[in-house]
Amino acid sequence: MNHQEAKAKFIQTWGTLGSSWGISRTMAQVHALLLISPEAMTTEEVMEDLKISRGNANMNLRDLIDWGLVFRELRAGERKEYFRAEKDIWKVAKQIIKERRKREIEPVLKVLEELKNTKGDKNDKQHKALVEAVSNIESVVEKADFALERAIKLDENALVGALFKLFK
Amino acid sequence: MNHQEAKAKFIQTWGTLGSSWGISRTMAQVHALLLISPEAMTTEEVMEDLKISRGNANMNLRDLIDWGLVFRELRAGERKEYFRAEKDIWKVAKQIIKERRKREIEPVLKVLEELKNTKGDKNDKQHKALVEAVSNIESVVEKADFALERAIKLDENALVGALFKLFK
DNA sequence: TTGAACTTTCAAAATATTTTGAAAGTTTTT
DNA sequence: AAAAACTTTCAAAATATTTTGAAAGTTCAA
Repeated sequence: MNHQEAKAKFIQTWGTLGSSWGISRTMAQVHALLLISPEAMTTEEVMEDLKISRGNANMNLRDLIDWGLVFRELRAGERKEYFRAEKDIWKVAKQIIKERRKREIEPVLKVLEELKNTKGDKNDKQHKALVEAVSNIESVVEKADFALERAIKLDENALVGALFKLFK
Repeated sequence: MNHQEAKAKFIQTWGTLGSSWGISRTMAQVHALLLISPEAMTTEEVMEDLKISRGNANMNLRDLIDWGLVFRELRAGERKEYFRAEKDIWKVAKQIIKERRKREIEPVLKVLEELKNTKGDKNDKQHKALVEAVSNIESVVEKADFALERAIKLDENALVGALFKLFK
């Protein structure tokens, strides 16, 4: 497998993964392309490389910026914009989780809170089951938040430890 | 908000959440319906409740069984099947993660492993960047696996602790 | 062996999502 | 002020996904 093939495979694999997780295939592909690009790329280059239209390239780059995964770069004396992806995958993962929590989980939590407070007959099995499910979901979200916090702290501590070693 | 409204809202919220995470809206809705149903339900009841066709109900129930989230229940003297969802949301979450890892992450890891081993010019910036990205992704997956393990152990310890208290 | 009571399948139809490309918008240079 | 060099928008077209429903399949009782 030469570089071109490997690159194509990486991009298409990332696209499939994104698409199975509810992210537009093309957005994931643009992200993949930028992740493995040593230099910032222009809209033109992204279009060319992925064979997509200008509108499509533009929208997806914009979305990636909104997701905090890609940054706009301007160069002195040039009018066109360059795009560079955050390369630290751990940062990328944290950012994706943060955004998805904000966009997709938090609105659900708001609804769940409302549902928990609906006045229902305490003898109504159906309603008891619903309130029970809602509370359980909330507690699992808390567990997940906690686990994520722990993972982040663990990582930070590992970093501090590594730095400390360097100077001891 | 009465029970019917709360139920409808729960189902539609769960459907939207599923759909934004790459799970078919209807499968998520069927799951939601069963999650809050104190009794096991028949295909007929699911069709009725969600206003979906027999084919659709059948396929989604089947998929939920494949995902390990719903169980088939047979009753003596009855020919039709009943479906009951796993109600322990923490178990549900673990099961979903396990399945998604198997179905969607593992195939990607296999590809990444291939990509890492492609012989590329070590002086080729492009190829170096690709291999770098691939290695980084692999290491983040490892971190995530580890974090999940830790979260599961933490939960198990909490359980043991609670039991212990009961008997001390 | 037939028929009743179910479940499963899948091609066609319906629906939802994504993509295109050209027009409109913006900013800078001449 | 006009033109050049870009970016953005969005309605229509293309594509992908989901849903339907009727036919086929299965299982069991009579």
